[in-house]
Amino acid sequence: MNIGTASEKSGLPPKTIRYYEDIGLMKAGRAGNGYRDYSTEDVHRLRFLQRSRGLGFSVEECRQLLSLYDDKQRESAEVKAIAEAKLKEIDRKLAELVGLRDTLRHLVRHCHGDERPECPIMDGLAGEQATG
Amino acid sequence: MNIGTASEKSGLPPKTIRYYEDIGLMKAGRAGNGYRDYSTEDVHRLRFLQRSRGLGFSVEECRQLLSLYDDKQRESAEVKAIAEAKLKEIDRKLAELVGLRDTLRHLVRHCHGDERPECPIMDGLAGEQATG
DNA sequence: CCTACACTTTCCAGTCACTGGAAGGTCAAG
DNA sequence: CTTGACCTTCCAGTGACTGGAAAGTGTAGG
Repeated sequence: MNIGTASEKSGLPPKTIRYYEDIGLMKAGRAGNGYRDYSTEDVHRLRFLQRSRGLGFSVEECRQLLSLYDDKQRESAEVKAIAEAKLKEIDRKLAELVGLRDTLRHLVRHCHGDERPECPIMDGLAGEQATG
Repeated sequence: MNIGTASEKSGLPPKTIRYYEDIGLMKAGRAGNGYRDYSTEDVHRLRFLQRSRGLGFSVEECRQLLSLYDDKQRESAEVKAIAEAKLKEIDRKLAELVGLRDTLRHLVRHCHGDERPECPIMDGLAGEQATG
């Protein structure tokens, strides 16, 4: 399939897909006419990249995540270590996202824009501690 | 408090904090010596920025999120609309993050690097649909 | 007082991850 | 065989930092 179709199916712009190829993150095959050719599996990977990039993982981290699929021959221990580190990171991100949602929900419910001098949220905002 | 302390407490590098001031995202007061001076509330905002940036929200989106706190005088409807749109986005991100975690967990459990020809995950990987 | 050193300031250049646009090739429809 | 949507490469620009220079500040020790 051509890059346009892969773009639609993955949610990544063609420009970005080409860029990922440039930096060696995601290489596609080529058809006889020189066009890039994407398989269903390629689209899965692009989707995966689209997701993880959108969730704040760097390109290097995404490279590691992708390597979990691509380097099946590698040491089981190494692959598992990377995967488990990433799982921890994801759990941390999940907790942060839940915290952000709670903050915002609280805001919507209690600070309804009726010109109070101070919003009760400001005090407890993100007060979970930073360096902990 | 000085920028260094605010940096430690917020988790954002001083460079980034200054950059946020440059682009008008987060302005701090100044002490007599010309040093930036951060209040506890300022640190809360920085923490908030640190979180939301790390979760894939753009600076412009963060500006909107912050405006929910800063522009208490604004139309209640407008503030609520922004907040609710952001809440939806956060819920979407949460779902994606859960999906990513499940994919990775599945990988760790079922593809333990023992040189199988094909990983059973590849088929179901990110198969939730893209354009839906 | 001076020195040392960590911290701060501004400014300017560089990096990462795209993103837009030009100039040109490919392909299916009419 | 033209039109137009798609593809190619290449190069420049943007958003969000990030590093480093040059200079001011603050404090502890001599």
